[in-house]
Amino acid sequence: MTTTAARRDRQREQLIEAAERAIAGKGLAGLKARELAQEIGCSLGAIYNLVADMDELVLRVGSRTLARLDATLSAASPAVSFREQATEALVAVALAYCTFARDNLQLWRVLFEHRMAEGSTVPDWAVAEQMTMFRHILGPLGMLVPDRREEDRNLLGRTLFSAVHGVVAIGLEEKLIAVPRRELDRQIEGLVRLACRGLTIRD
Amino acid sequence: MTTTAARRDRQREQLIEAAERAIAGKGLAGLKARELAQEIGCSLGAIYNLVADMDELVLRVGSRTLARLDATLSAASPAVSFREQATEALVAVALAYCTFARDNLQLWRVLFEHRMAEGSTVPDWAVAEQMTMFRHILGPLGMLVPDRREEDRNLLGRTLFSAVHGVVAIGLEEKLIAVPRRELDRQIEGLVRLACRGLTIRD
DNA sequence: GTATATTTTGAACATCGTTCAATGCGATAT
DNA sequence: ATATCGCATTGAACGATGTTCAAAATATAC
Repeated sequence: MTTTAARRDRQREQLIEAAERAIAGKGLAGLKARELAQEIGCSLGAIYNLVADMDELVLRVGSRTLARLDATLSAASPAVSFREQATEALVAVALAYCTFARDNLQLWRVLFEHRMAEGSTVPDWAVAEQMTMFRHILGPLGMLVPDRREEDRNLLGRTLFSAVHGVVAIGLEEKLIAVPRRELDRQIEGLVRLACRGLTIRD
Repeated sequence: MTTTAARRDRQREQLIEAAERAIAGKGLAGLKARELAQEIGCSLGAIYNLVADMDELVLRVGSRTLARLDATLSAASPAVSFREQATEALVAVALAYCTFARDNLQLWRVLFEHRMAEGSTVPDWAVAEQMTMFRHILGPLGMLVPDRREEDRNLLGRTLFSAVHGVVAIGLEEKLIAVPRRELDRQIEGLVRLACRGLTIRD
């Protein structure tokens, strides 16, 4: 027999997946409690037995998105054993980030655009998860500038990630004129190579 | 005598200013039609004589924000007559952008996070206005790399702006752990100098 | 098998943006 | 000055929305 707790867990999973499909298809504004209830076959109120509120649901969808992003970047990042390979690895990660954002535009946007309802704050586990994004840069960066202090490298990795993120975010923004895919890829690669070159030149 | 059209224009201005205050104070989610009506002393329905819908109101607030941003960046950008000054000018503009974002956090966010209601698209005048942001970079950039083709410089300017924007956006994001002001300024300056150095080195 | 605890339900509530028939008002003609 | 007409203004009503909670249904314990 399936205990109620187990079924609730199963239904919560269904709920999150339904929410993910809704966001991917119609954006964050297309996420409606009543539609989700109908899709997973439960009453409207039952949603609040699975999840505290819509904010938590969005955060859980974001958690899944982050996990997929993490896997994508890991797969794209080759092993680095020479200093010369570090630049190539960073380029590969940056391009993979851009591709992921393109292919998961609505879900990726939610990671940054979603705001908690007034009075609520982002829970610690969600903050911690977001930090994992910087991780993929620190490996190659350690090979590229091994002499720098670790704290400096952490900040540098965050900055490098943020810079690429900005180029992707504005490049995919239709409020500005969107940049064609080819051009965007070239700009990203150029930016990363520029930064890597600047970092390895003796000062 | 004040004709009705003139009064409507005056009231529309009041409406936009009230909306600006509301967003600056409580964020985009704190923008309520009923509160605005009360604040400017008109009925709820009258708002729709001044503005087509809330989206237009947000766009008009964004227009004002962009104008102030534009003025801020212009004031921060020194005249450039030597190649060496180009880097300093770009650093100054980038730091001014960061300061503006900090001081106008909610209004600045709306420029990028706002999405039109389903079925509507951003009007052309709003798209054109957003493009003005790249302008401040092209001047110094022309001095820094005068031999490049203009189209390349345009793309490069957009990329450089986007990179700095990304560092500011993620640096001010509380969903990640916000970077202290000092550190953020240093990272931005470092990034711009890195890029400028990479651009001026012979290849 | 009955009693108790727990879960599920969906109607009701509070807020939104938006609409529109009714009202008010200013301009114009007589 | 008065009547008439056109347009602006009004705010109650509408349709969505997320959220709540007393009641009903169901599971669990004895």
